[in-house]
This record gives sequence, structure tokens and C-alpha cells, in this order.
Amino acid sequence: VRRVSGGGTADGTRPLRADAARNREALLEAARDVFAVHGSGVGAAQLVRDSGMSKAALFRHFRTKQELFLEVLAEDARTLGDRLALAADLPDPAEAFRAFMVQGAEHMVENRGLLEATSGQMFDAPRVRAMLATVADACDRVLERAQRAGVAREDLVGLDLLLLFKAPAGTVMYLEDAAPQVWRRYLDLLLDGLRPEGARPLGTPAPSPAGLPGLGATTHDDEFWHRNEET
Amino acid sequence: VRRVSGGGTADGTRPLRADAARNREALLEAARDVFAVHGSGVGAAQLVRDSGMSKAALFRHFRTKQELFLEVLAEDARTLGDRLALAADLPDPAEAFRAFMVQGAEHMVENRGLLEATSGQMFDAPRVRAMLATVADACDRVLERAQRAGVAREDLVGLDLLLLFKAPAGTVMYLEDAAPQVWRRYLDLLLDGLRPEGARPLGTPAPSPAGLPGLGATTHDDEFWHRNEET
DNA sequence: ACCTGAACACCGTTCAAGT
DNA sequence: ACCTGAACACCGTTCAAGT
Repeated sequence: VRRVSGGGTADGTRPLRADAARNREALLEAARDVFAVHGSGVGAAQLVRDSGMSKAALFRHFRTKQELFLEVLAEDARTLGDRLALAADLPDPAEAFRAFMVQGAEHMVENRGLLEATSGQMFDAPRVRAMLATVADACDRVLERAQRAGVAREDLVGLDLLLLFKAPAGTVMYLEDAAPQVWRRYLDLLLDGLRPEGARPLGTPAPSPAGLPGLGATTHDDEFWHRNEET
Repeated sequence: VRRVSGGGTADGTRPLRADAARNREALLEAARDVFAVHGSGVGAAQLVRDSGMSKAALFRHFRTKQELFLEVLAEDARTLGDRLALAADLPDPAEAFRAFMVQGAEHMVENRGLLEATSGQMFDAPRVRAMLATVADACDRVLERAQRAGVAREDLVGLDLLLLFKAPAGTVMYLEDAAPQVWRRYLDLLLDGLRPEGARPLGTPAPSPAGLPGLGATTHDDEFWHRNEET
């Protein structure tokens, strides 16, 4: 009943027994869908239902519900990274820039999990920061191309793009089913603001990546899940 | 142990006994602060701690934690409404328009409660919709003035402004303490997109207020707090 | 080594008993 | 009429026992 330092994920831990690996995958599989639709708040019972496993099994594979959530999130971030890379490499710089932003925003809209993860406390998890660090590089690249081509204003930095992915997503929630596509309208609006024409100087300086303590995947593990309790 | 139809808030229910009224206010007082900082997720214990009341008392005054949250939210919405009205009436239309958006965005940034309330499920609560209906009118007014003065693009509608309040707020959460003011940067960016210069046609039509089923404070009470469970 | 049903702890909510 | 401490139900997590 001693807990080994490594934890149990992708460290140096031995590979899982075949059936266990399959079970773990079944749990993840179920979790993906359920989290995407219901967000991180769903009950453990719901998470397990479609996997055919018991709640106890879930907690054998993942130390906590949050950890399962993060695991799903990490996969999800990889998907986002792929989509973004594809968009960023389109031949026309303006087209690439636009597609990049569309992909980023769309991903946030479709993925309640990622949206939650970047809202508030959860963002402190080193794994989440590490995810975003990867994406940050891609941001720098598309933006630079766009700026050189004169289709993006000069006072932007790569990190801005990352932060802006979330902006249109917030607007959907008001209307959800009524108008699930409104976010595109507001992304268009925002994109008009990102072009050089009619740009007015920004009153607030760009955030520096240095401001994000964890960017670069520094910290070790997740001692981050304490809320501020007590007096 | 029968539950009367009215509920127990501002209906036709008799006024509270003096001490009870004081206690209720103490509960609200404490809740305001705690909710604003910690969001709607805080424990009932935390909510009560500063009020000197027992948990049971809380549930005597408010049918549920959510209801207390909504109560606080309603007050908060009133504050927002006042701020917005003030901004909207500034003499210069361009100035009024800008101030309006700043107030809206700032309120969302400062108020984790309202931000949560407009994210996802909670928005279905009739009381929340009613709140926003009031604000929607103010939106129409400032926007029309701005458009007549040629400082806002013609393809906007009032409801757009309301939806856009939230956009800059989302960006803060990434940086929180590191750069609590970044949202102003992204609001500036957005505002550049709202001006007529350099505006490109929007691919997605404006949402109609009719799309918001509850706008106008139609529905009765809050039978809205069920999640989708079971198979 | 991995799974499970039963147990534990915590928290939102309710109840019986006090004033 | 309103308050409270104790009880209840639910859910995340853990444990003892099985294979």
C-alpha cells in the first residue's frame, strides 16, 4: 500500500498487462465522449457506465477523476496541435492565418473540456501548460508569416493568438442550440480587428511568455489540486 | 411539510421578521464575497462561515445553494445595468460606445459569478435570462447612436454587444495574476473590429433576440436544475 | 496483477427538537 | 417563526477479498 514516486502513466513504469491496457483504453474511450459533452463535472458513475468497468477500476488506472480528465485533455491538445499545424502551413499567409484562428476557435467551441481547462484554476496543472507551450510555437510561426505579408497588424505577438482562441467560444454558450454557429460571426469581427487596416494603438502591452510560469513543461507533477479552504 | 407554489422570495409573501431579515442579509452579504472570489463551487460551510449562521439556516432562506447564487447574481446584474446605463448616456457617441463595452467586459472580468452564469447550463435559469433582457435594451440604444455617428459598423445588432462582453474576459484566466489587465488589450483589438473602417462582410447572420426563448422574463420559476442523467 | 462490492468520508439538504 | 445539531443521501475515493 505504498505509493511509488512515478505515479503510473508514461514514466518508466512497466507496460500494462494486455487486458488491463484494454480496460484502461475503454475507460479513456468512454471518458472522451462523456467529458466532451457534459464537461468535467460528470459523476464517476457516468464515466464508467459505457466502459463496462467498475468505479473502483477507474481509480486504479487514474489516481483521481481530475487526472483522467487531464489525460483526455492531453490527447485533445495533441489533436488541436495537429489541426493547427496543418492550417499554419497553407501556402497563402493570409489564408493560413485565418484558417489557424478558425481551427483554434472551433476546437474550443467543440470541446467543452479544453474550454474548462483554460478557465481558471485548472490551468495551473503543469500538463495543461505543457500542452499549450507546444501550440505557442505554432502561433509564432503563422503570425510572423502573416505580418511579413502585411495581413496581420504589427503589434501582435504569438501568445495573443493563443489567448484569443477562447474569445469566440464564450459567445456560443449564450445561444447553444439556438444558433450554434454564432461564434463564427464573432471570430470574423475579431479577425477584422487583427488586420493592419484601421488598427489603433493598443493601450495594454502584450503578455510575455515569461508571464506563464509553466510554459516549457518545467514542473514535475500535479500538486496543484488544492482549493483555498479554511480561514 | 407542504411546499407552497410561490416559493418564498419577492412574491406576495409576507415580510420577514426583523431578525430573520437581518440574518438573510448576513447570508447574502457573505455569499457575495465568497462567490465573487471562489465561484459557484464553494461549499455551503464556506458560505456560512462569515455570516455566523448555521448551514441549516442557509437552506431555510434559500431553497438551494444555486438559488442563493442566483440571488447574488440578480443583484450583480442590477449593478451591471447601472454601470452600462451610465456609460451609454455619455454625450459623445463614440465615447459612449467604447465606455459601454469597457464596462461590460470589465464586469465580466471582475465577476466570476456572472461569467459562470453565462457559461453553459446555468444560463437557462429564467432569472438570469430576465437580467440580460434588461441589458439588451441598453445595447440597442448605444449601438444605434454609434452607428448613426458612423463609429460602429452597420452589420451589428444590439445583441452582439451583449454576447461580446464575455469575449475578453475569457483571456484573463490564462494569466490571472501574471497580467490581470490583458483583457483590455483584447478588448481594444475587438473594438478595432467593430468599427466601420476595414470591415469585411460577416459570414454568419446576427442572432435574433427571438432565439433566446426566455428573453422578456416569461417563464415562471426554476425547474431548470436537472442534468441529463441515466441512459 | 487486476478486478470488484462493500465501506468510508465529505457535502448538500432535510428533520426533529428547541426558543 | 426561526434557529440549530444530528441525521440522510449522494458521490469521490479506498480497502479487503476474490481471480
